[in-house]
Amino acid sequence: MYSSQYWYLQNHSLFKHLNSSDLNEICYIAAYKTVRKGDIIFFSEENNGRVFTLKKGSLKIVRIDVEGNEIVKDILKVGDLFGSLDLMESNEDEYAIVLSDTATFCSFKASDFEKFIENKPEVAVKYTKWIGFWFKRLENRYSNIMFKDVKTRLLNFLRDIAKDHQADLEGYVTLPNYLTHQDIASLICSTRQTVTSLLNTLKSEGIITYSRKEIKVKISAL
Amino acid sequence: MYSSQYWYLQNHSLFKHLNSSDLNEICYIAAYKTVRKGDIIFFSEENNGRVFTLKKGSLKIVRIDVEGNEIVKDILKVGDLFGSLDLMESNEDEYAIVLSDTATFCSFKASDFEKFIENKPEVAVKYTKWIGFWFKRLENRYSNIMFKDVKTRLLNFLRDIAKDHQADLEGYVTLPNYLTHQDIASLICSTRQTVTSLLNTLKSEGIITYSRKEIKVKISAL
DNA sequence: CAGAAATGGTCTTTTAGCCGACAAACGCAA
DNA sequence: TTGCGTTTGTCGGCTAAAAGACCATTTCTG
Repeated sequence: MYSSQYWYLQNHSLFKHLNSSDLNEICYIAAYKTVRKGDIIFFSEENNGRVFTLKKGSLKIVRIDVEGNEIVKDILKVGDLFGSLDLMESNEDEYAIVLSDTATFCSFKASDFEKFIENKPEVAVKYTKWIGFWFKRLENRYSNIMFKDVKTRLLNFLRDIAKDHQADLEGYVTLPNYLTHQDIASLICSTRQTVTSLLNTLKSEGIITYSRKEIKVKISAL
Repeated sequence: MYSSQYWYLQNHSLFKHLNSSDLNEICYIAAYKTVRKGDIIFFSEENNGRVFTLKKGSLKIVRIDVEGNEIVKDILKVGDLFGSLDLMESNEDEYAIVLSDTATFCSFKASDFEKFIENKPEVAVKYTKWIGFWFKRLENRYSNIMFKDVKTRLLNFLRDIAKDHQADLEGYVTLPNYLTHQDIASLICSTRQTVTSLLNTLKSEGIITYSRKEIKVKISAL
C-alpha cells in the first residue's frame, strides 16, 4: 500500500526511466517520513549515512561550525537530494529544519543505495552527474559570495528562488517569506542589519515589496 | 606499449580494484599528454567535456570571471581529478596552467568514461565518493575563506601545502615557491599587497623564511 | 647585456559592511 | 488584554583590508 510513494520515485528524475520491477526494488529500500514545520532532522544517530530526497515542502540545511555558529548552508526544494550524498558517514555537525508547514521526504541507507546503484548502471551515471551538478552549483554559489558585494549577493539570492516561481501579469514573482533576515544574512554571508537595510533600499528602489508573509520581486530588475 | 600508463591507472585509487581486462579497457579510452611549465590546458575545444587526472607535476586551475579577472581556483597535485567532473560540457571560462617543470596527465572523454561506468558500476560508486570528498574539501575551503581573517587564511593555506611535504630536522618544511603573491592572494581571496605584507610579518615573527625560490614554514607554528 | 616585463615592498587613502545598542512592530500564549 | 519572545528597523562608530600610487628588485628576452 505505498502507491503514492511509488509514484513519487517513479517521477523523480533519478529513477524516471526504471521499469516497474526496479522501481519496486528502490521502493523497498526507501523509508518515508512526514514532519512538521520547525521539526529538525539530524544527520547523526539513526539517520547517519542516509541519502534523502525531498518529496514535499522545503527545508533549510544548517551547519554548526567549530565556534558554534549556525550557518545556513542551503535551502532545498522538492526533488533535491541531501544528506550523505557522498555515500559516506554523515556530518555530525549538520541538520535540516523544516520551513514549510509540512515536509515529506524519502531516504535510503547509503549502503542500500550503493548496492542498488551497482546493479543499475544507468542510475549510477545519473547519480554521478547529479552530484557533479551540485558540485558546480556549490562552486558558483561560493564564487558569488566571494566576489560580489552584499547587494549583488542579495539580488542573486532573490533571483535564485524567484526562478522556481511563476511571475504575475505585472512581472512580479511572489515568494513565500519563511526566512528571517538572519537566515538570509547567513545564506549570503552577511549580517542581519545589512540585510534589513538592503531590503529596505530595494523596496524604496521599487525592485521589491514585502511583508512578513511574502516578498514580491520584480523579475525584470533581477 | 603503454605499460607506465597502465601502471599509473592501476594505482589510482579510483581504479585500484579493477582486474586487468577492465584496466585494459580504461587504458584504451585514456589519452596521455605531457606538457611543460607555463603551458596552458584549455577546457574548451578539443578538451571540451573531458575528465583529467594528474599523473605527474602540479598545476593551477584558473577561472576567468565575467569582468575578465583571473581567479586562481585551485592548486592540484598528483592523483587529483579536474575538468568536466560532472561529465557534462566543460566550462569555457576555465583553464589549467602547469606550475612544475613538466606535467603529465591522463584524460577521458566524458562520454567514454560514462560508458565505462555503465559497465563498471563499482567505479561509479567510487567516483561518487571521490566527488563527495572534493565537495567537502570545497566546503571547508570556503568556510575558511568566509569566516577567517586574511592572516589565518594565509596560515591555513601554508599548512595545506605543507602537509604534503616532509619536515626537516629543525621542524621546517620547505615548499617550492611557484606561486606569486598575486596567486596566493587569489587563492585565499585577498590582494597582492596584503599578502606581501603579511608574509613579511610572518617572516619577522619567525614563522617563515622565504626567498624567490622557496618558502620554509615552521610547522609547529602552523 | 640592455631594456622591458613581471614581481615584490611599502606607503597612504578609502570604504564596505560588521558590530553593538536600542527602539518599534509583530505574533503568540494565557 | 497584557506581556514576552522574536523579528525588523535605524544609527554611528569602527576596522580590516581593498585600492591606488610609486619605487626597487628580479627575471626574462632578444
